[in-house]
Amino acid sequence: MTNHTYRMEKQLLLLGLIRQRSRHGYEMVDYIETALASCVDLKKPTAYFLLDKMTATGWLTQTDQREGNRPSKRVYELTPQGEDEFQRLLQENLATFNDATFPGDIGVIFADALPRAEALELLARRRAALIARQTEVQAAPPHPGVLQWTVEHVRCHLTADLGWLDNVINDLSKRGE
Amino acid sequence: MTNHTYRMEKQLLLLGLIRQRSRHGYEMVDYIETALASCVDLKKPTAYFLLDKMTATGWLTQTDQREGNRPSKRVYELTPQGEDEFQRLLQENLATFNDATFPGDIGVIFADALPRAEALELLARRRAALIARQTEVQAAPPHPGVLQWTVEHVRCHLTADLGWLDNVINDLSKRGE
DNA sequence: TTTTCCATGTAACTCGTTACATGATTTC
DNA sequence: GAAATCATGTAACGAGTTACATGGAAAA
Repeated sequence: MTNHTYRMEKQLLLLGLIRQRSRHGYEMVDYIETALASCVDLKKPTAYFLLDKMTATGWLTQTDQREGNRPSKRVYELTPQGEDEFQRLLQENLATFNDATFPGDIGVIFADALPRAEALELLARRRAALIARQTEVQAAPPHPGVLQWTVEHVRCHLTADLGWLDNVINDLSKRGE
Repeated sequence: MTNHTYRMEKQLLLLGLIRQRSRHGYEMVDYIETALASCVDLKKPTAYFLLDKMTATGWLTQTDQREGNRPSKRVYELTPQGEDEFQRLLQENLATFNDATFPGDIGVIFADALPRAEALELLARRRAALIARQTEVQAAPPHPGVLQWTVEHVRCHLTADLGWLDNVINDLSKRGE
């Protein structure tokens, strides 16, 4: 019964946003890409597809609204079944721990295939990108309410990652001395 | 020219393993699933597909070997072009920083849709899963050579994640007091 | 003797993306 | 008048998975 795809998270997110107040697709995608990019990566076609699907399933209702002369919006609201599904997905999401994978480790594994100086220079570039991301996060204005948690999450993982990377760089530069 | 898909990592990994010594598909998939699961998630059909593709592209050569009465193995070796491609992919991988996404944060964002006690209980389950993973990593026998870095990476991210999660649980339980 | 392991593969499917199409409206 | 923004969608493709098929050999 439980549908263990990563699509779950995206559905949960859309349902949750609509649950807060009725919204239309464009608005949600925009919000997600700016404020929630650290949580999920949800593109327009996926969003529209999921909204259509969830409407067909009976979790959402559509209403076309046109304000002034703007293009008409397709505004969504939660049905009782939608609320049930939201609760189910929320419970599962809260109780589940997702562990990450680290594709960047593959390069580290084979680093000794390169001259040490070159490997260290490339890792220095990786480090610079990490730092850039870190200052970007640090510079971001404080997010309202619970959203601050997501910022905090990114921040703490970047710190951990930097510590690990510095260890790797250190070990590599000291090897064979 | 640069092909920015996540398939890159998988190709780099296969090329790197074959570069160390000639290997066959089954062997590599087995090794990846046991020793390198924290880096990439590579399933059999994907591996066989990529090995075929890279052979067709001219990065690998195949040789069928049969030891004793065992089913014959398709053993791969790197061509000069394969070595070039390996170098290219390795350089790109080492210089690139991948930031993670946290789908588990979505639940946290909507946690106040649940009675606080229930939310806390669900997060406690998530925490338990994290701890279980942590002890599993701690209990693992020391990995040889550079592989220890990947273990260390997982370990340090689990620690960071636990710290963050405890903060969330703490904040949530203290709210409105 | 049945199950597990070794070893390779294929077909169908799901998920998600990119790139495109449409059209009005506001801003430069 | 051109470009960016608001708003919705489709078609084609890419990546990867599950489930299946095959067949021999070793272990239980």
